[in-house]
Amino acid sequence: MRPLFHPPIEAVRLEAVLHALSDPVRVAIFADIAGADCARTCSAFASVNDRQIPKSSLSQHFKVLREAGLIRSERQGVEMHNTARCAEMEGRFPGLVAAIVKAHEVEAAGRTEGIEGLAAK
Amino acid sequence: MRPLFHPPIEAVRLEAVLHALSDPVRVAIFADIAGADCARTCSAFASVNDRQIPKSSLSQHFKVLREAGLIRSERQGVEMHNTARCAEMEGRFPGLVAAIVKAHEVEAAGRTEGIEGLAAK
DNA sequence: TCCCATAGTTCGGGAAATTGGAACTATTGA
DNA sequence: TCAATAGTTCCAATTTCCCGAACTATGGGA
Repeated sequence: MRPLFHPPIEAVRLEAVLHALSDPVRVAIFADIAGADCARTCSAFASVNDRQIPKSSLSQHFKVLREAGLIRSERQGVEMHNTARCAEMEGRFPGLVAAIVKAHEVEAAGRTEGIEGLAAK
Repeated sequence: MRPLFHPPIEAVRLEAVLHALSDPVRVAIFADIAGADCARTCSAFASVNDRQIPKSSLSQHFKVLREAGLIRSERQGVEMHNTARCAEMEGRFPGLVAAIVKAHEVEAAGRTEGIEGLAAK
């Protein structure tokens, strides 16, 4: 297994970041990792937004996030510890990650309201 | 020709916005429109980043930006006037569009430096 | 040491999205 | 009415995405 590739922060491309986060499963994963105070494993996301994600797909999703420069993945025994590279990203593209994570929360909140609104009928 | 569809601002999806702007041609187009003080036509972008864009592709790109909620397109005689929906987007996802446009500028500046650095050798 | 379980990666083929040339539509002006 | 201009739609070739199956790596036991 080739060692995981992490781009140096100055090589991070906006295009790759936006592409990585333009997938609903990946933003959800990233928002969770970015909001967590400790590293998260891949298998922690076997289900995202009440949907089962096959592990081959999960692996791909983590690869996309990693190669976009959004997360750092380190093997810790049998599992993988993933952390967000928020501080570095903030240096490269100020405000970007924060705005996206916030936007993701806005949308999630809107969805919950929708459900409540529906349930209230 | 069916009338152009513009999503109401509250229906705008983060996923669609990020996907729309994850293409180098589309961010460049959007950044230009967002920075312009008057409407821009599609044909103004026959070439983007020194690359020729066929008009069928351009038409698709504008459609993606429009359906993501990022721009408004209105026919004005024989041409199409495109304007950015920045204020509305700011209300829906505060700071998002501004951070992306800024990040795009950061990258463009980095590229220019690179060229200058190369030329200086 | 050998085997098993766990965590993730890689491979490969079918499905879906993107690209761009050619043909088409809409609007204006002569 | 005809020609010119500005975009759109169609479609086929290419590319990318998704996920099941097979594989690799690490850490325990027996």
